[in-house]
Amino acid sequence: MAGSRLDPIDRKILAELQADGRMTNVELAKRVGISAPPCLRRVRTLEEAGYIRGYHAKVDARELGFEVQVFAMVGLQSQAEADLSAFEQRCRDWPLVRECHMLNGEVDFILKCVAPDLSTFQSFLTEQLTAAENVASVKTSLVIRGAKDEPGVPFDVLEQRLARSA
Amino acid sequence: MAGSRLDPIDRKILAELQADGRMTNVELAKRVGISAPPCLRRVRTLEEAGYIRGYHAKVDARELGFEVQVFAMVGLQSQAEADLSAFEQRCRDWPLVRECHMLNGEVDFILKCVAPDLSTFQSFLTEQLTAAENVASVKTSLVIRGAKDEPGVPFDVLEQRLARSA
DNA sequence: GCTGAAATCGCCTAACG
DNA sequence: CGTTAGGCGATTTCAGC
Repeated sequence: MAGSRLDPIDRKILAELQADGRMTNVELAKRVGISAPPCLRRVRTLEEAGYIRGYHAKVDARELGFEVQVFAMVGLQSQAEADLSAFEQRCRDWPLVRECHMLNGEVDFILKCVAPDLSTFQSFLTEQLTAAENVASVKTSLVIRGAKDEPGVPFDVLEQRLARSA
Repeated sequence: MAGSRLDPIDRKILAELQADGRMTNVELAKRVGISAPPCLRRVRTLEEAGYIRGYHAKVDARELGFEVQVFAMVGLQSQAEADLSAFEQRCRDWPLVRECHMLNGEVDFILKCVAPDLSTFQSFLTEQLTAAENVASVKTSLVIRGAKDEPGVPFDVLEQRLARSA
């Protein structure tokens, strides 16, 4: 299984940095039970190996003036690989689209979008997304309220799993 | 509008920390064009005002052994506020559920879930989610591949908007 | 009120055992 | 992986705009 190339200290490092990405290295070292220099070496290794894809401040979208969050389900006319890739590239170019995932089932993609207000989103929806080449159908759902928004993965589930298979 | 209580330097700070949450304060100060002490004070103020909700390392779920990502659309039997809140609380308690958003339209909630493998997710789906009180329907879609996953908000959209209204 | 400058303190990060 | 040590950043203090 992937993840077993990491020892318990590496996993603890990842869990701690997922919970607080701005923690100092000495604090991190203290928490994982080693001294600072090897801790920093591990962090660099984890970054270079791709386990850590970056560090980001989580900003409050609503407080910043992005009042609208929308999930959009998109169906395409052609599911040929070239057409799928072309649509994905468009999503990467649209700043209002924050996430784009290809799905199984009847709908082809789910998009998470954010916008300052409804009219901005509706302009994007009608003039860009629905109007884009190869787009067959778009169904949107407004987020009424957010109940949970945890970044990353549940490390405790991983630990339980590793303990069971040991 | 919210966001206009922030001056251009504050917005630049937020944008920079969203892009790189581990940037040192002196580097941040250099980028936004002020010296380090006032820059640090602004960051603390933004944190306390709730504009910054935290800092998180973005870990690679698949490389860590979480091979399965699923979006689940959940319909409830009762949409009374007490029942909505009860379901939201359940979602907060389930570690496999990373996000839970209440939606308008026919479906009540969308959940983003992550799991080490399909059987773990299916156990959760049948034994926990579908079996939970007040849950009327659950439709799940597996993520085949991810095309875009940008955290946060598009600051350039915000700046364009502010420039237009000035 | 704000910023910037200086000084102290603590952390980062090499090199070596 | 730990220890040491030198340089740099973080953070407080204080003065100036």
